[in-house]
Amino acid sequence: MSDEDRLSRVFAALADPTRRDLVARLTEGDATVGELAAPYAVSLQAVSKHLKVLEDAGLVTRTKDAQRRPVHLEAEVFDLMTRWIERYRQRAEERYSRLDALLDELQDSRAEEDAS
Amino acid sequence: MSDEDRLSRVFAALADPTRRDLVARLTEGDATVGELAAPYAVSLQAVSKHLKVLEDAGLVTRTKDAQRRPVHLEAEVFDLMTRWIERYRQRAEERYSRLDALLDELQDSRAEEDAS
DNA sequence: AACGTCTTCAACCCATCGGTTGACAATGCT
DNA sequence: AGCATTGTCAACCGATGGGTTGAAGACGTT
Repeated sequence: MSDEDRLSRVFAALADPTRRDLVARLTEGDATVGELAAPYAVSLQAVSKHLKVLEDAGLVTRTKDAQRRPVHLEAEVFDLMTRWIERYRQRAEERYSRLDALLDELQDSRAEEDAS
Repeated sequence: MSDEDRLSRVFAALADPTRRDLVARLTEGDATVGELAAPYAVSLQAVSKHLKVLEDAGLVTRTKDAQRRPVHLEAEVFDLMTRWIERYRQRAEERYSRLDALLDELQDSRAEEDAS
């Protein structure tokens, strides 16, 4: 799967508040589907689906422990997002500083004109 | 609008490859709808819709210049995402380091047993 | 006033999403 | 073997999302 593809899935996965909440809770430690589902009003199946989305995005892995399926957060995927965000944030900020520099120059040359 | 809400919109906005591409291009500088739409196979109206989604997410602002609507990237919203990501990445990493420490301890105590 | 340019609005289509319920698969416990 | 526990699969439903086309709005130009 391409990075583009992965990025789409990761962003889409985190667009849902319930899934963001699941990720948040998983930073506290691994948990089973039942444990994760308990706090929510929705059915267990719905949570199971959410977990599948997170898994397909690579944010989470599910192992086997008898009937249980402990869910584990894969923090590395965050890096992909961070890299994307930082790349464009940087570009944008560079552009602004160039703009600032330009405005400064403009102001300087005007000050010179005023002085002359 | 709550941060939760804003986060959902931002993540959802960036889940689409076309919209990510638009953001990327806007780091090069402001552009009109027509300019932004030109490279894509889709209709201008479709791009206009994408821009509305980006605007509602706060990633972009649109000003007025006669018939044109120059689009401008608002880099600050990236911070909201970065904060969210970093918060949970940190938590996850802290947990891993605690786990590592625990495993180290375990290994040490075993080594002691082996030695005795 | 009439026309061309740039953009949005509105209605529609189809695919996807988040949710439901019901059935079933897999495993532990007696 | 039989039952309870844990979780997934499948089919369905209403809402949303990305796309289309056609019309209209908002300007500058002549």
